[in-house]
Amino acid sequence: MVHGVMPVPSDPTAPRPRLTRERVLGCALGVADAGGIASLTIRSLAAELGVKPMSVYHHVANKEAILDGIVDLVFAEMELVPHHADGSWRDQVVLRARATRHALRRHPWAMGLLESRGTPGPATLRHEEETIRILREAGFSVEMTAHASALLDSFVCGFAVQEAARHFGVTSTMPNDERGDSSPVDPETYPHLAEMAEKHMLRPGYDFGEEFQLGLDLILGALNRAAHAGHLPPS
Amino acid sequence: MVHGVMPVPSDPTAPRPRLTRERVLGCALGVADAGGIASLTIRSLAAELGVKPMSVYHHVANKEAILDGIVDLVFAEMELVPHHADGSWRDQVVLRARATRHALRRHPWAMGLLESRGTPGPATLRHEEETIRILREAGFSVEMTAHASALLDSFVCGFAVQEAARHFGVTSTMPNDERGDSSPVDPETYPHLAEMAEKHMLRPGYDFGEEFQLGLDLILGALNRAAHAGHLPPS
DNA sequence: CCACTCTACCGTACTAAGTACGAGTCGGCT
DNA sequence: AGCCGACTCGTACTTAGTACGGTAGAGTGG
Repeated sequence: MVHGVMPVPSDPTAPRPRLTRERVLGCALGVADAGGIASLTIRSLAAELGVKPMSVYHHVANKEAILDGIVDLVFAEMELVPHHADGSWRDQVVLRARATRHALRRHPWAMGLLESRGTPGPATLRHEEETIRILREAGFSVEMTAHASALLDSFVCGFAVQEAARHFGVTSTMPNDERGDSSPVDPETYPHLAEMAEKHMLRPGYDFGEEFQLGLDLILGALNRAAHAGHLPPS
Repeated sequence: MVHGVMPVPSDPTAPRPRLTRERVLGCALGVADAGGIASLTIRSLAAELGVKPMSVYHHVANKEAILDGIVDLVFAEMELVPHHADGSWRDQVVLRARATRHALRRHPWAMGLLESRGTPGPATLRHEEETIRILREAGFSVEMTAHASALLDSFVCGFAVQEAARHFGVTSTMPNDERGDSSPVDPETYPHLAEMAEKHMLRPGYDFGEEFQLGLDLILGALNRAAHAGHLPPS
């Protein structure tokens, strides 16, 4: 044998460029995206990396650390938008909100993990810092910034949850043309839900995602008004 | 022996009143609340029920069904508020939003489960039906109802996520009086976040929960205005 | 050039958890 | 009495996390 060390070197140049924490976390994110968070196991991850399970433990403490890591990777993904410091605060908030939503859409499991993780990673903190910075530098008071960021974060996170859990009820495209009585949404039991589904969602051009911009605009308009009034008016 | 069947009948009246699906799910909810969703295993559940693991499988198909079941139980908990059909639509929405938030606060793991569950249970559907009913009967158009419910649900869900994942950064009450450089929030790196923490949160009387009513009021005010205008104005 | 050692990787094996399979148990009904 | 169906459980297989110790190869000082 000329270089008889690697068992089956399909490519002489190392097909395994060495394991690092970054490679482990990046691959973990890929596995979670591909097959859902439940499919991310130490063994599946190791297989994807081309190593044996116990090898990953030299780069992460345990699976919890991996979950913390990929959640922070998702937040890091949100930072890739240009800062656009020249735009108005509304434009800046909209840009960040869109980036956040898109990242959470690419990784629907991320919101589900947030609850279990106690300590946020650096990217997560930078994300919060940035939101607060935009509002503060726009002239919002400390209190108003707290209210605004809580409201905006809640909306963006909640929207992501809705999108992740989105279920399409009613008969929809399912080929049960003969009265599916076990249909998810029974018009008898849930008349308004059925009406909403029939007359609005389920329509050819309907896209739930458009509700994001609508809701965001409404919140921003109200925040703008509240900021000018110096408080949060009752109506 | 008088009734020599039960091996160790510490109490002659059956200490195990028979297993039912309701008892299984109710107990599962209790276990999840007590020790977190991760502590809910078939074995821990069986132990709590006073039976052997395999016994629960005669009342639920598998663990997935248990998770579906307790999520629906949480939604069922939200229905316990009086309907107050005589109040204004705003009052009705506020009442329901508060009930939703409180239920999600009692069961912080619920939001994390939503993502994985594809098919909503009956209580979940009733919950959505009720929200839509309130808005429709208040005179909202179908489109406007869709926008409003998406916005409201997003806010309430998102707020619940924030509360569940709430972390208290900065040095706070931790006794690291000698420059905790590994402190969760470093004022050098996150100046605005640190300012926000120091000057607003972390204050004696601060309660993040109050942001809920504030945000809800702001959204409702904006919805009210948008409904009167017949559309969603840009500001 | 040779130990010595540190780093990265891996083999083995233990534990916990989900659950398939089939057997035992018990109350009621024919 | 004998059968039946609903309920419970014992056993055991499988997957997953990971503790523990081994090993190989790259340095490093003598």
